[in-house]
Amino acid sequence: MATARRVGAETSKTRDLLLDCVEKLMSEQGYAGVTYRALAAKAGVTSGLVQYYFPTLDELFVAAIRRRSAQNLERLTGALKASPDEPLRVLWDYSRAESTSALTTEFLALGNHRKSIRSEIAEVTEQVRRLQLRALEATFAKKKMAIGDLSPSALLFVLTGIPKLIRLEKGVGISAAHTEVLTAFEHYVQSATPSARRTARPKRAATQSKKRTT
Amino acid sequence: MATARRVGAETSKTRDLLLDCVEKLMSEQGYAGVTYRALAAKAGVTSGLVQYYFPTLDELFVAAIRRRSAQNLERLTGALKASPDEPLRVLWDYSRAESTSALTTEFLALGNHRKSIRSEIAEVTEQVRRLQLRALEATFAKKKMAIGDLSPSALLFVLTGIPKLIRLEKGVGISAAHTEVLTAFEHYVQSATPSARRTARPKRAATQSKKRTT
DNA sequence: GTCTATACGGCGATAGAC
DNA sequence: GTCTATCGCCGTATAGAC
Repeated sequence: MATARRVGAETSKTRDLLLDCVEKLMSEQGYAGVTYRALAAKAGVTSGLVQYYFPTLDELFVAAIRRRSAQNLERLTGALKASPDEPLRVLWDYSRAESTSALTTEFLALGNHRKSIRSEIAEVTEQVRRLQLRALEATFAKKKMAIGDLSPSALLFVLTGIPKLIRLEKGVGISAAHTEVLTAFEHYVQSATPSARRTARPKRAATQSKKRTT
Repeated sequence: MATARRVGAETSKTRDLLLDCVEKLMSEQGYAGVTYRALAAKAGVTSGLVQYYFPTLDELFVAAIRRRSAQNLERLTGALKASPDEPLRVLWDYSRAESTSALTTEFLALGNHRKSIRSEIAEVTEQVRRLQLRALEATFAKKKMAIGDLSPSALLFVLTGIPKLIRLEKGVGISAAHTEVLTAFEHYVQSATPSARRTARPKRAATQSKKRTT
């Protein structure tokens, strides 16, 4: 085997710019819209330079997943800390949020079609899930919880999965039953929230810290 | 404008063979694995011939969706007719079945990335949904049903969506909470089934008719 | 109506020059 | 760090043989 291929440094400003453009392209056109040439055009560089930082498209996607997941994890942790008594509310809002959901769902679909990305998306998903489950169990102990006697982990799966499914269907133009499902779960979350603030909830403050993992 | 492009007849045996191979390729490698050249190799013909029947890949996918959906609809209709008193059971089993789920989920992902296919997959999905909802409402009337006071259409969404979600996650190697969710819903379906046969259910007979829409 | 041959531009990826 | 040249595979289009 010959000398290893040269790769750009992870601290590069260009690299970070490229990852920004990757997210934009994915949001606009899905992962299939992410090509070396399209990305290069969007960032105003040559496609050769893109390949200098990301030798294969898989490495590009993995880098994008890693950066975005770190931000999501940070945001979730902060939100859970800010409202430690109502994890259900936090988890539900988090799962519904555009900033989480759009790219996460796209990544999930991507993982289903790119072998080398599977382990990456599986890992970050399970990491988030563990954090969520710990928060849920801390408050609700081991007891069963409303919605059809679901265990905490089962409830967690349904609660975080529903928004993903809705996004997937919306992506092809299906809208039937979506608002009904959403309001039903909204009511459930509302009713399971501590009585301290049972009245109409104020608009949540932006818990999103714009920090980057440079 | 010149003379219209010539296209193979829908009654062609070759065409049907090609669609069989499309399903195989999609199951094995996802929709990204479906290329003219790969499909031609699998079917033992030239890629030019594939294009004779399907001028663009989008038309190929639409044809595959249409054929498979017709079969699914037929199978679902038959199962509902065979057990008109327990639609919940039928819907749950139908949604979990490999033959439905694998390709349907793949089609959903496909629709999210191919504009021209969206309307097709949305249409057949909503058609199935209407049929399912009618069956559900016929038995349960308008009353709310167990699982967190969900309306029939909301319950339907959750019940049929959960298996899709699980399949999507399994596709990337995630398995956490899956069996728990599955058994929880299984118990719910079991409990909501008429008392006539509350005991352990016999293995369901193969309701799948192998008929084709030639 | 069925099928083959050939060509074109865009793609991911590699090797190497500046 | 940056960029060019090149390769083989892709979808697609077209002209024409049986």
